[in-house]
Amino acid sequence: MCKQMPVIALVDCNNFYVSCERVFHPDLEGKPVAVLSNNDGCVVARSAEVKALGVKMGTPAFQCAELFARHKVRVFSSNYTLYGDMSHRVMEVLRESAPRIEVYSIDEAFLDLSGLRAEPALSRSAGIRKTVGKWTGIPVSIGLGPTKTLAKIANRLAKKRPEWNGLFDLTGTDRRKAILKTVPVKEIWGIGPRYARLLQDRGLQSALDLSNCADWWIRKHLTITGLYTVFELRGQPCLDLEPVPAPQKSVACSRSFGSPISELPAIRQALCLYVQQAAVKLRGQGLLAGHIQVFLKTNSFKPGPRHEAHQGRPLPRPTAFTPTLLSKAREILEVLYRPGHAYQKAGVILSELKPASTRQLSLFDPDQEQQSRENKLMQALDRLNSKYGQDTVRIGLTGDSRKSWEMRRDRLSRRFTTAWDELPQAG
DNA sequence: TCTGGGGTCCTAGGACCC
DNA sequence: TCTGGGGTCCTAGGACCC
Repeated sequence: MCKQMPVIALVDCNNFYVSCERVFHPDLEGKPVAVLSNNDGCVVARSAEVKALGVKMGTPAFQCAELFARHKVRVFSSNYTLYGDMSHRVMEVLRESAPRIEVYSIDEAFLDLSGLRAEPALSRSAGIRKTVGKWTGIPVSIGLGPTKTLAKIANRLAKKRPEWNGLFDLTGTDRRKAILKTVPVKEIWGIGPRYARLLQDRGLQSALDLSNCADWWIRKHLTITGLYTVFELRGQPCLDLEPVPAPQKSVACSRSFGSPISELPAIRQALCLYVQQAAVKLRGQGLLAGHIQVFLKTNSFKPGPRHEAHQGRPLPRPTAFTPTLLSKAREILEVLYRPGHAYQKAGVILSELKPASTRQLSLFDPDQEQQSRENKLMQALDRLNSKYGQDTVRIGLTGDSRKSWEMRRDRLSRRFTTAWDELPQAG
């Protein structure tokens, strides 16, 4: 008996951030809406109406200002607290809909629909769309395929024509070739702009062309991951569904400054805040870091002296203790900083992570008592900040008013679904 | 003048993703 | 005036060892 062909569904929320905003502003249905990245830098989500205006993903916000004004586009700063919570709701519904699911990103999940004999996968997917819409208010599209890569392609197609009702099926082999011929290589999951250009220069235009390419050439120019993509296009699964997320390998916090900074004390202050936020994330996941890296850069879009530098240091022992991380970070910053540059961005990356619970505790370790004091202190700090709002208690930072380097979030919506709703209204 | 070969570990850089 | 942030994986090349 031959093995049953797997059926993978990719469920993807339509214009997710825009849809989240619309759930709480029903009057925005059918109106043009855009959501900006952190720092109000670029457009990261567009309603269908904004896409129709020709605004591309990632366009700098200032380049769209006039167009947005002219078409009365409602613009929001990104509100990740809201989106994270809405994402959680969607994923809970999906978990009820399939025996195995992989949450792939804030707005996407792979579902394993193999062997669900009772209902054909396509009609089941129609049911899932309906349920998610009814329970969360978020519209989704679903693509089906025998591999993740084909499910991704099917999902893109599902969004292409309204008459397909947000569903597309690439599980069957009969029309697959004809369809892959219409898919440009740059739209394949795993093929970014560099590889797309390389392929096009070789005369490979479509997903079908790529799937027909010689394995050795792909292996040589697109590495082993590119070869997996090609196998998956041919219907041969290489990328497993991963219901349990792999442990995270790094935790980072970086920001562009609201305006460029040249003076060391101001940069130090910004970096301190980033370190504290990274440390909060670290502890929130019950992790310790064994390595810290700091970076600093000027704006590469601007003329003038450029400087970009990063440097890492091992930590004497794995830790999530903010003061230890702060002093190491400051130490590195002193080395990286050069006077006379208008810095635009800084950040910290914590890596070599391990769970706090498995760290060796020796009974006679003289450090142990101190470590236990450190843990208690950090627990108290995290409790205060989670109860009274992030950054109620900061280490080594004065709490005075908004700094020049703090990011712009001028068009933030309210945090409808979570507590501590102290933030400004949408503008 | 001649100047191996193979293994491991580490890092920087380049590609990708959402 | 104004161009995000947070991740992952792979490879090449250097250092080091026997």
